[in-house]
Amino acid sequence: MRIGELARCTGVSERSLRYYEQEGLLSARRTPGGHREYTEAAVDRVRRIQELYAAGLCSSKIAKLLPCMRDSDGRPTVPADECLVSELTVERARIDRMIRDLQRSRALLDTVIEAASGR
Amino acid sequence: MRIGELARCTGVSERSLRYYEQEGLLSARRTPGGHREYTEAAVDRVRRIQELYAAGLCSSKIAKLLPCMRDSDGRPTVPADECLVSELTVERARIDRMIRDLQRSRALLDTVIEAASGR
DNA sequence: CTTGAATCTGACACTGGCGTCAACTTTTAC
DNA sequence: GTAAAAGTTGACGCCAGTGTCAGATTCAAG
Repeated sequence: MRIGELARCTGVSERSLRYYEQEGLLSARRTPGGHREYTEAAVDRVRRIQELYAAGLCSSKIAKLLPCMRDSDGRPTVPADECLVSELTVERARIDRMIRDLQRSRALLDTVIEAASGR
Repeated sequence: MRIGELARCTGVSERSLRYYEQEGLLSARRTPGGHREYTEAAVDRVRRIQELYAAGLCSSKIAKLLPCMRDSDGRPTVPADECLVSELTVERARIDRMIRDLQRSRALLDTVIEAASGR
């Protein structure tokens, strides 16, 4: 599959896909002419990348993390080393805080919405 | 209270506080010389602003939303108009999606952390 | 072979909240 | 009155993911 199709079926722009490659998050074989050729597994991988971006992880963290995750591709899964684990633990704590904050903000919005429309 | 003290007791930089004012999120009386003078209620308000920023709302949305929220200041609470309510409903849906995504990402991290340290 | 669609690389811009520096003024303390 | 501390405005920069454009090349189809 080439970049246009991957873009279409993940909803991620071609620009972003090239950026992911540049950041070491996504690889592709090349045709003799230099065009990128993706496997089916790329679709899942792109979705996962987006998910991690959405969780506020930066490219370099994602790059280190991805090889440790089971892939729909049959790639061997590398266990995370100690350093990475401690980084991920920090990230997890940050995500937990984010979730709590979001739940509080959601409640705030709810109050305002209810006050205006409910009664 | 002046800007330095407000910054200290909210943990928000002076730069940010001035920015909030510029964006219409925070107001202050001025001394004859032009220095900002904040009431006690500003502390709560700043915290709330940070919370809403953390939830991914942009300045303009927050500016419209704040007058509709009960304030520790005795300011009258304006009910949200129809347009704002629909905007807030959209934001709320976005926040809900974010929470779900974060929970999924958290689970991913958990799996990797566990796989490396647990066994 | 030709043509049009798709892709390539590289460069520049934007967003938006905030850091940071400069030059100046006000306030506070002695 | 003088100096230090705190405040003022304005401008520029950063981050990091992405949009977008230019100019060249490759691929697929007739």
